[in-house]
Amino acid sequence: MKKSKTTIRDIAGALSVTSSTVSRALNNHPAISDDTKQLVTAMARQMNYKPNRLAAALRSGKSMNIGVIVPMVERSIFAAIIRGIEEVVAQSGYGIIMCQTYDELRYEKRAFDTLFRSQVDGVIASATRSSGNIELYKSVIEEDIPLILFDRSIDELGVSSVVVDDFKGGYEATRHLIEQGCRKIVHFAGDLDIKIYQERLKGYKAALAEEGIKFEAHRVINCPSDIERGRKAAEQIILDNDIPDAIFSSSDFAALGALQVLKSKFKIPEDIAIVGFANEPFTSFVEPAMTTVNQHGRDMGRLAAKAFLDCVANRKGYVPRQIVLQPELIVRASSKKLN
Amino acid sequence: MKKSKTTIRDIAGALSVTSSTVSRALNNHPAISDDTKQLVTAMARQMNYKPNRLAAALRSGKSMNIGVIVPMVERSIFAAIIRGIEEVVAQSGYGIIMCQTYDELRYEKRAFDTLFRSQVDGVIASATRSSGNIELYKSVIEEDIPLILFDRSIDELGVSSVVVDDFKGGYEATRHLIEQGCRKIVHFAGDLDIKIYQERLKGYKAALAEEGIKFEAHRVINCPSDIERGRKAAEQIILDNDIPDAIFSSSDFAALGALQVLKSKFKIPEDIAIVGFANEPFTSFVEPAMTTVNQHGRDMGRLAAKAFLDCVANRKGYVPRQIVLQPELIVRASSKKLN
DNA sequence: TAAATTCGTGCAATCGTTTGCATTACATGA
DNA sequence: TCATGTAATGCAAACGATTGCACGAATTTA
Repeated sequence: MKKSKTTIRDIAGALSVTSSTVSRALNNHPAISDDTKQLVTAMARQMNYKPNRLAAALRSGKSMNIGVIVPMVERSIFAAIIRGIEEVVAQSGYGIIMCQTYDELRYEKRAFDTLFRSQVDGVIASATRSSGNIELYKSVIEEDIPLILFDRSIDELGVSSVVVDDFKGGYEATRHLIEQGCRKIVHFAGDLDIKIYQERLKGYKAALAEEGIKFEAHRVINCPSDIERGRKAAEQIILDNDIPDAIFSSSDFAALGALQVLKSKFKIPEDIAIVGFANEPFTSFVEPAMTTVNQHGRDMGRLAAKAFLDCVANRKGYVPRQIVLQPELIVRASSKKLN
Repeated sequence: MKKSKTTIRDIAGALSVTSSTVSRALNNHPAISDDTKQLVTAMARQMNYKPNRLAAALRSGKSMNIGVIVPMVERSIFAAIIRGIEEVVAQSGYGIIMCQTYDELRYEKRAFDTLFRSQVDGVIASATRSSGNIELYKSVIEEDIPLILFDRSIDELGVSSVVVDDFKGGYEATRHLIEQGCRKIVHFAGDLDIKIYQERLKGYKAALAEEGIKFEAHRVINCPSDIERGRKAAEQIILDNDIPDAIFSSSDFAALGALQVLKSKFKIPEDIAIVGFANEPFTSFVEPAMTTVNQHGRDMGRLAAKAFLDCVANRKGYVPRQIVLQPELIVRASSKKLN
């Protein structure tokens, strides 16, 4: 039994009306009488009608799908963001086409390709490293579809964004360490091509400055968000024989690597306190539990989604806005020297 | 500059040919001369032509998108699977529309809705609990589009699937514990509505039987994949005062919860050995590192994707196949009583 | 040299909906 | 009674690409 999918014309035929009427009835158009609507929906159900969104999308220009681009879904912050987005847009009938960039430009390109070809009605994205991809994002703007950035924004674009205050996050994390009596604080800096990592570094510097602690460049170690790199960095610290009394890592993963290496030789937090960033779930159950910074992923997602909906609602009159969430320092055992 | 998107007709006009020719040239149709193809592609680039997949999809019946349904992306196994799928299908030009079910039927329904309306060319899914949703999956089959199941299959459907041998996983994990000298082995069973958890339990029983250890029903504790529930279960064990010498948990999360609670009162693994299931990343860095079962998520994804491609390649002659991957026991400190 | 192929394109229908612009049938007001 | 208004529906043209069929020209075959 071939599936000759039922179309609105089939329904129209069965009811002796036109497909226009069926279409309007199905879309709850005001000009259609309630009686007709009843009949149509009933018949649609009976004939097991499934609307063809493609056709509708082609004609109306709205695919009712939005693209979401994240570095990678296994990072809990992004999973949380996706969930937040989904929660909100699903209400308005949008589906999500999700793409991962794995932080590589070629995948980012492919992502945009996929999205464009699917004619998404909007893109909610977290940019990868900030070079070379601006053109990609500009192309979205040229397509004249809403673009919302989250987590990692690109200021030059002047589009709406939802980010967390990374400067403040870095500042508070560092300040907390200072309050615990730390003076020789190492910072694991992320990829400084990416703005969020620059900001965290700035926050670190600002906190030091505020407390009159001299900033020492050699205490800033380049260390991507990766357990192994964190281990390497920690090993280097040990070799250097200039043992710090704290580490503020720009990522939980690097912090974890360092923790693993250092805990065998030092007491954490007594000898060396450690603070991470991102509130990955594992931070709460490593040993000792790790102090970190919560970025409110789910909220970020929700807000980004709302910004998107706003944007489509008042297309012309929409004014881009930058939403900045306050990070939340979660203090756990890995950094508590006092009390 | 309004963006009146360039269509193949525009290209055709500029080149004084018809849109048919342009279409064929762009699709590398054999009947078009190489010269023409060159001209067309050049002009397409020059005019910044972006194909409208919707239109193509509508006409050709192929959206070049496939739907992927997972319980939730933050579970690393699913993130890995998605990545595996993506790797393979991207090669053939497919995009992925990803939906999460959060293990709830209503979201599963919504997922199918989203996918159908987007006219996906196939669905690769992991089913939620096995009741109530069969109809959903049947509806996919009725639509006559390829359906591939992974991780959690539904045998009645008779479609292709890629799963890991959960029975064997349970068996090997338990056998390993027995080899370490354990006799009183508790099993944290997952939701027994879901087949994979049934299988893990069966494997557990089989290993016990093989070694002549009596199966005791009270040693099977219902415990969903959740840290908190694992803690609860462990607390109950302590209260019950019938301390086991090992726990085989059907999930890493529950195992972790138990580990957290038990390590304060018992020596792990000496007093109580612990084995989890799924090889979540955290298992390797909790303390002590946790023995677990690797499910080869990325491979599962790849294989599922290949099955899908096979299925579209020989539509009529395709014979569904069940692929069963061998799980891999990863032995770590949490279960090594010997040597 | 005529007939038969082959090659490269054009024509026009089609995919399933949406939607601007009639059109019809009444009801209302003057 | 006639113009006007309104509510409900029909007509037909899009949307942008694909594709079966036809066709003229060039090439090969007999």
